Amino acid sequence: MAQTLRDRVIKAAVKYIADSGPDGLSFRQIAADAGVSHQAPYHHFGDRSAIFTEIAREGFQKFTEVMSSPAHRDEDSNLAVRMCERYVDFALTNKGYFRVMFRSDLCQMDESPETQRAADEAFDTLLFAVGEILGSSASIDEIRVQATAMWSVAHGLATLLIDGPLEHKIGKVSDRRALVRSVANRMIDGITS
Amino acid sequence: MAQTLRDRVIKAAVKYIADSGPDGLSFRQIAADAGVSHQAPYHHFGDRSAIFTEIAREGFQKFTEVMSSPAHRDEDSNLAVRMCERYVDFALTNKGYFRVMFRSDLCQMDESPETQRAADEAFDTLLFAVGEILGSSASIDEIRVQATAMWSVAHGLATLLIDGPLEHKIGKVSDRRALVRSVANRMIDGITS
DNA sequence: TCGCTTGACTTGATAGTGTCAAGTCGTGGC
DNA sequence: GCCACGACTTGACACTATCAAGTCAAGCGA
Repeated sequence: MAQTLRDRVIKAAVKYIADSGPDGLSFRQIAADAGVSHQAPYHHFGDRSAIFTEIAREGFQKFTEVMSSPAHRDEDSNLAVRMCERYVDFALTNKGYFRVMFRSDLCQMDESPETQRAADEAFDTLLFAVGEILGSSASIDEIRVQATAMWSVAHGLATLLIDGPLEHKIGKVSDRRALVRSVANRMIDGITS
Repeated sequence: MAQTLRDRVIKAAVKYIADSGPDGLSFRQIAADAGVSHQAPYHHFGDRSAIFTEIAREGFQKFTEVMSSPAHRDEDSNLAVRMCERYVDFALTNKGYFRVMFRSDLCQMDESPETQRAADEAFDTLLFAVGEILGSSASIDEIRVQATAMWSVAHGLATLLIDGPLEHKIGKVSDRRALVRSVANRMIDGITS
């Protein structure tokens, strides 16, 4: 069935960002590719930054879905490790979204309550998961610090793998997933002990 | 004494990136601010991406200096924690460099062996420090995984603080440095145990 | 001193960009 | 039949990077 122009524009933008990053993204090019006039996309998104804000919103929504979906019981690894793995997996399979979600210079959260809410929800999902891992004895502050710690590990790994020199450095590590798991394991030992 | 135009251009670019990110950076604006023609900067940097590559090179060089400088003996915290603190400190006080260093889409490492070498040196500094922390019994592979883990934590924290929503989320945490330390501590417990 | 190169620029032109402002055009409701 | 409205188009503007061709002073060998 027919996709709306709005959907097509977003899809093309996400694809471009995944391939080449957000910097060189051209509205005019996307419009031309879609076979519409250069101004058509602006009817759906007020200006350039609005599309990034919308992509971020969708990204956080997807992210929340992925992170809060129930785990398979037969997975053997620890819950926290699985969270890290999912985070990195999400980032790598959704580069186009991920590259935008955490760029406050690109998308103006303060002008989009929806995106702000989606981001809040994503963080709450993390908080909730960490709370479950730590158990009921942990204080709110404790949970917050631990969530930040977990978030940092996963986020650092993801960004270094996507845009950083990590892949170049550890090129010899044949199995990327194994690296993520071993790094996460080491971290989590520290967190949950 | 008189700074060269090249130096002035880099300085202006780094300042701009620190304030507003790399995206909107305009060579023409920088040239105008420096009181030279719009084409003058291109005499020193072949094209737009070349200046980013050069900024990254200087950034990695500064980074290596900071990370490899001898620690004050009177610092009470653990060596690994101090490394994390330095990393985040470096990122926050050198936003203009940091925002570019880990953006493989901006600076073309493959066309600049100097930048590549500076990045390699930076990573080697990390490897060396982790090797020292772990002691002589650790295998190379072990060190590599631990270094990646430490790098991820520090890098994740730094990027989340600079461009991400972390500041907004944990706004209530009054002392940022304390947060870094407590997060790092938790991590490091896992690493070195 | 003459001629020549070379580095550090300037000037001019071109294609591509986001964005403002004004159209057009078909569909739905009254 | 009319009108409003959403979804576009057309045209213009200022701004951008980049190519190509100048200028112009400093340095240098003959």
